[in-house]
Amino acid sequence: MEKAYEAKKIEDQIYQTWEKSGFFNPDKLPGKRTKSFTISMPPPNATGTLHVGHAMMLAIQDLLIRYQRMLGKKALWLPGTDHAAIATHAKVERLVLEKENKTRQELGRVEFVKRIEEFVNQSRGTIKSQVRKMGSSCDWSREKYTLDPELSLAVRTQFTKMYNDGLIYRGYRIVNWCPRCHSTLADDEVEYQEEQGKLYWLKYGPFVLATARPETKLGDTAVAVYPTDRRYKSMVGKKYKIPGVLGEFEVVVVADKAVDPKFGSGAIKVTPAHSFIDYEIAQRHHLPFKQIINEEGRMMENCGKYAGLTTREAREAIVADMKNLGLIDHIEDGYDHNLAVCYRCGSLIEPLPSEQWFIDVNKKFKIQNSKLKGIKSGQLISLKELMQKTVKSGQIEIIPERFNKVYFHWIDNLRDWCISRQIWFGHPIPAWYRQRTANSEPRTAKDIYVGVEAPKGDGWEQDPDTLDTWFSSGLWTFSTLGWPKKTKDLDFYHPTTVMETGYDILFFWVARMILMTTYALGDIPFETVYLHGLVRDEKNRKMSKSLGNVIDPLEVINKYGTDALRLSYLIGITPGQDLKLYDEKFVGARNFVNKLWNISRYILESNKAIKPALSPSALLRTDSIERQETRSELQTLADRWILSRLNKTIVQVTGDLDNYDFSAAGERLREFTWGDLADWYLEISKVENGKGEILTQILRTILKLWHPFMPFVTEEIWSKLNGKSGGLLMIENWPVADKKLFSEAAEKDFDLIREIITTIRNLRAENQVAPAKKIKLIIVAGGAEKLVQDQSHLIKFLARVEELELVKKAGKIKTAATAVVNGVEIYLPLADLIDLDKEKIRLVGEVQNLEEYLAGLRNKLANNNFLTKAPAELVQEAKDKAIETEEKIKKLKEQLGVLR
RNA sequence: GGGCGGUUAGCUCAGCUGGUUAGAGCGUCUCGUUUACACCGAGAAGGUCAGAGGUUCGAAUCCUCUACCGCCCACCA
Repeated sequence: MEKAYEAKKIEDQIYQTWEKSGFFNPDKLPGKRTKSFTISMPPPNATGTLHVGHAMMLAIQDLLIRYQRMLGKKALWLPGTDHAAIATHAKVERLVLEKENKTRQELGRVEFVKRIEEFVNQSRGTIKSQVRKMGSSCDWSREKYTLDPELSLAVRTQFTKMYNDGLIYRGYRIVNWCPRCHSTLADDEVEYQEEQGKLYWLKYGPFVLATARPETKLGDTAVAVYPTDRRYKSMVGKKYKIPGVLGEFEVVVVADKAVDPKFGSGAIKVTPAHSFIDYEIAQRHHLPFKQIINEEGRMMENCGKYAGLTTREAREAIVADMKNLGLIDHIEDGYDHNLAVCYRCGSLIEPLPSEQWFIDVNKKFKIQNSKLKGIKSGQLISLKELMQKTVKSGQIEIIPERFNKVYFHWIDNLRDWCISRQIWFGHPIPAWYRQRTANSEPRTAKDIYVGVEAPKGDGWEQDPDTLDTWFSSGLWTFSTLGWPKKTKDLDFYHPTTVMETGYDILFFWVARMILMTTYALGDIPFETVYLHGLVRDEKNRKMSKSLGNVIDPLEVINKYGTDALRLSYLIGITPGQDLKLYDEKFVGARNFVNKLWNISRYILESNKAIKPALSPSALLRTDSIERQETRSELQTLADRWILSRLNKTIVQVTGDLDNYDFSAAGERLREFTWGDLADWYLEISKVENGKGEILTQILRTILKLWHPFMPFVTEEIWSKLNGKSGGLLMIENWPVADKKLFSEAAEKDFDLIREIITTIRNLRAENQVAPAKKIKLIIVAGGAEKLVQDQSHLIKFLARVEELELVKKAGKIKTAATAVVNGVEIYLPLADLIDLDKEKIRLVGEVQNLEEYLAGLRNKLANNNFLTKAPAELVQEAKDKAIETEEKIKKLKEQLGVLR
C-alpha cells in the first residue's frame, strides 16, 4: 500500500468495476430482496455541467442509496436529464446568433429545433460523465430524458386526461410575459428586483393620482378608489373625460377594496391589460380591456406616435409630452419598488392579456383509484386540496418540518397555473385546431381537439405552443417508471421513498410532482421530502460567475478526491440550512480519508507481519465478531472496550442514518475511527500482541459503515483486504450490532485507565518533561487497585512510564507533580525536573477551581426546592459529585502541604 | 406588509422533547523524526451560549419583546 492515498489513480477504475458489475440495477442484486427503496434523481439540465448543487445532491442521494442497498433492499436510483425548455432554448438562441448571425425567426422553427437537438446531443454526455465522477451508484440502464418518446407519451396522456376532466382549459387572461424569451412564465418563474424609480403624480381629469408607469395611461379604462373613501364617494359610478397625450379618453370610477386609500391620493388609474391587480379589479367591475403593449414589449399600433417604442422609451416620451401639456402635477424621486424579471434571463416582465392553457387548481373532479390517506375513490376534490391533504395527513413527510408551513402558504396563494409557452423546444401541446377560413365564425369547443394522438383527417393544425418544463418534470417519479403503461417497475418502485432536493425548488418541482402524481395515480409520488440547503461561499454569498466565487466540483475532485468532496457535503450540515464551502473543508476531509487509509495500511501490514498464515479466505470466514468472543485475543480490557464501542457505534450510526441525520452519523463514525480506534486501540495493539484478527474484523466493519460516505477509498481498501476474489464492498451487508458485546463495565474501566494516562501526559507536558524521558510513577488506586495493576502495561507504554509503583498510601513525596482522577492519586516524582513553585501555583489554581464547583453543588443541595422537586437520581448524582470533589480537594491540599 | 431561519470558542458548526464544570472540526500556542499516517502524534489556551424580561428547584434549550444578518412570499398602482 502507498504511504498516502491517491484518489486520482483509482477512482475511475473503481467506478467502472461497479458499473460493470451490474449491481447499480437493483434487479441484479444478489440475495432475496423484497423491499424497494427508490430515489428519482432530480434531473440536471441535459446541456448543463456539474455544479456544487448537483454535487451535493449526488453525495446525499448516493449515501442513502448505498446504505439501503447494503441493508438488503432493492435500491433503485433512477437517473436522467431534463430538457429545460426555456434555459436550453435561450442558450441555443444566443449561440445561433453568435455563430450564424441569425435570429431564431430568421432560421425558422424546424431548423432552429434541429440546432437545439444537435446541441443537446453533443453536450448531453458531459453531465452524465460528471455524475459518474461523483461515484453515483445510479441505474444507468433505466436512465431517462424528459423528451424520450415514452415520457412524451406520458405528457400527452396526462394533458388529455386533465383536459377531459375539465382541469385544463384555454383562457384569455393576463399572464406574465417575458419579451426576451417571447413566452409566458408561471407566477413562480417571476423574480423581483428592487429598483429606485420615480413616482409620477398625474393631473388626471378631476383627479390627481400617482403612478410608477405613466406610459400605461394609454391603456386606462377606469379609476378605482376605496369604497368608503369620502373624498371620492360621490364620484363612484360616474364617467369622466380625461385629457391625455393622444387626446381625451373616458374612464369610469369604480369602488374596490383592493385599493389602498393611503397610497398616493387614494385614487388609482386602472390599466386592466397590463397589471394583475388592475386585471382583477376589471374582472370584478366588468371593465373594458385595452391592450397597448405587444409581445415584443413595445407599444402597439393603437399608441399613435409612440407605437414601436419600448415601454421605457415610451415612458420618457409620454412624460415629456405630458409636461408640455401641463398634465404632470409633480414627480417624486427615490421611489423604491420591485421590478418583475424573468428568472431565466433577467428581462423585464410585462403583464399582458393573452390566450393560454391553464391548469385549474380549484376545480373539483372525481379522483380515481385513491390510495391517499383520508381520500376515497370517486370523491370530489380539487388539485389544491390534494396538494394540501397529502402533506397534512402525514402521508408525505417534509424534512425539515418547518417547510410544511412554507408549502401550505404557497398553496393558499396559488392561482391557476399557466402551462403553455411560446417557445419552440419542448413538449408540443397535444391540442389541434380546425383550420378555418379568414371569415369563419369564432372558434368553439368543436374546433378544438385534444388527444394523445393527432386527430384523423385533414384540416387540423396543432397548437404551436409547447408545455412548461415543469409539466413534464411533475410526472418524473412515475413517467420514468413506464406510466401510462402498467409496468412491473411502476408497481414495485412507486411511490418512491425519498425526494431529495434543494428547498429552492419546493414550489417549482416538489409541489408540482405532488399535484401531478396524486391526480394521475391517486397516490403520492414519494414518502419523504428531504430538503437540503443551498451552497454558499465562505462569505455566505451565492456562487455566481460574475462574483468569481464559483467552486468547480471537478477541480475539487481532481485536487482532493471525490470522497473528500462528498464528506464535505455530508458532515457538519443541517437539513434545510445553507452550507458554506471552502478549501479548508476539503483539506480536512481529504486528511480524514488519508487517515482511514493509513489505519488500514497499519492493520493490513501488521497483520501480514504477525500472522503471515492468515489467508484472505480465512478472513472471509470470520465475519461474525461473536465468534471472537471466546478467543484469547478478547481477553484484554482494551479488546472488550473497543468491541463495546464498535457495536454501540453500529447502533447509533444506523439510527442516525434511518433518521436522515447523516451528519451525526459521520461525526460518530469519525470519533470512533480516529479517536477510539486510531489514537487508542491501534497504539495498544503495539504493546498487546496478537490482535490481527480482531483488528481485521473492526476494519471490515468500519469500511462497511463508511462506504456510503466515501465509496471509493473504502472499496479500494476492501479489495486489498480480500484480494481479487473477495467481492465488492458495495453489496456487502450492513453491519448488525452484537449486543452481547456491549460492556458498560469495560467502558467504565477503560475510561479510567485512559484518563490516568491522559493526566500523566498532561503532568509531563506542564512540567516540560521531554517525551523521550522515561519516568517513575506512584499511584494510590484505592478500590481500583486491581484494575490499575492489570492495565499497568498500558499506562507504562502509553504514558512513557518506566516504573509504576502501586502503594496503599502516599508517603511524603516532596518533589512530585500530583493529580487525582476518580479517586486515583497520581504522583510523578520528578526530582530536579520539577519547578516546585510552578507546581504549587498549578495546584492552588486547581483547588480553587474545584472549590468553586463544589460551592455550586452545595448551594444546589441546600435548596429544598431542588431536593423535593428534582428527580431523585439527579439529586443523588449531585451528592456523589460533591463527595468526590471534596475528596479530591482534600488530597490535593495534602500534597500542597507536603510541598510547603 | 406577512412568514421563516440564523445569532454558541478566532472561523465553520453540533447541542432533539429544559438538569453536561457547554461540545466537535479547523485555526492558535507548546512539545515531538515512538517503523500506519507530519494529509501525523501528545498537551494546552480559548465561550457571562446576541440583548432584556419572564416561566421553573434548574434555561444555550420554553415564552415575550428588542437588535443585527440572511432568505421566502405578497406586492403599493
